[in-house]
Amino acid sequence: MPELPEVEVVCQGLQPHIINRSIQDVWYSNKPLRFPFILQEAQELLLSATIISISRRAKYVLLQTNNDSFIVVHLGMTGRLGVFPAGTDKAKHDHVIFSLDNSMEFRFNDTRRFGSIRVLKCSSLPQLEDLLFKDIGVEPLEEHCTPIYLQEKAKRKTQAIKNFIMDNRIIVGVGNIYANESLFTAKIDPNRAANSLTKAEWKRLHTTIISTLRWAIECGGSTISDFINASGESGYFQANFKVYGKDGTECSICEERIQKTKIGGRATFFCGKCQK
DNA sequence: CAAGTTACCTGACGGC
DNA sequence: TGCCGTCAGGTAACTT
Repeated sequence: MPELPEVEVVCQGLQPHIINRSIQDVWYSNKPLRFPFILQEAQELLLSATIISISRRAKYVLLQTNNDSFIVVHLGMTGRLGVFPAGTDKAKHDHVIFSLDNSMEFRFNDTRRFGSIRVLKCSSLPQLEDLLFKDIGVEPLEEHCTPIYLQEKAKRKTQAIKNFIMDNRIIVGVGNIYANESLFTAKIDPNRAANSLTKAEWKRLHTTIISTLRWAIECGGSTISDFINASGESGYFQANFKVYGKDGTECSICEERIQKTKIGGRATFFCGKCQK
């Protein structure tokens, strides 16, 4: 599920439940995740530490503690974070559980284990940025992300525009769904070479990426209020998909049928008439 | 350097 | 009922 909007919503939903809570215990399933999780290290850094902030960078959830540590979570394809009363039966793919000081447990669950949890000694967000995120691109919802920036980065790129906007060294947070949706709304053919877009097209695409992500955050945010026992139900933005998973149905703008193809091995949906 | 492919995992689904 | 192939919203590490 998780692209930028989902991660943002997860952060917002978790916030009231874990801020100012201290960690009393850490449990690990011992199943390998994308990166090794060293239980002993996590315990050394986190036992009795208090979580003081939660934020998002790209598709990472960042939890800062009052003793210069960070818990950095990536949800991969199937990762979930949730808060449960202590003693709640473990779910099938629970991998890391933090016991909090209010008889609640903060849990990471991940069926496919493409996600990760890392615990690092690090005293500030800028330092963490240096450590982990030096080579990743701009946040689409922040100032640095402009049509000019994107066009400049695309100058020598002949790859499909869809792959380009999903490349997190360029711009973060845009996964397969929102790449499809943004390109549809911008009326740009996902197969176009990245360096073939005009200035006007970059402006359109930039705008639709932002509006699509914002809209999705609002949809998610409005439906997920309770993270207790809910472990990150996905929001209702799916109801607003215009092309993703809609192959064979009528385009919402013209009467053409939405087509499905593959770009970079990923399912790609588009209207052959609207998107040029 | 850019671009394309593979690998990591589990589970759902459709065809037979 | 089960077996098999295909597919899934991510991304890092390969190869070409």
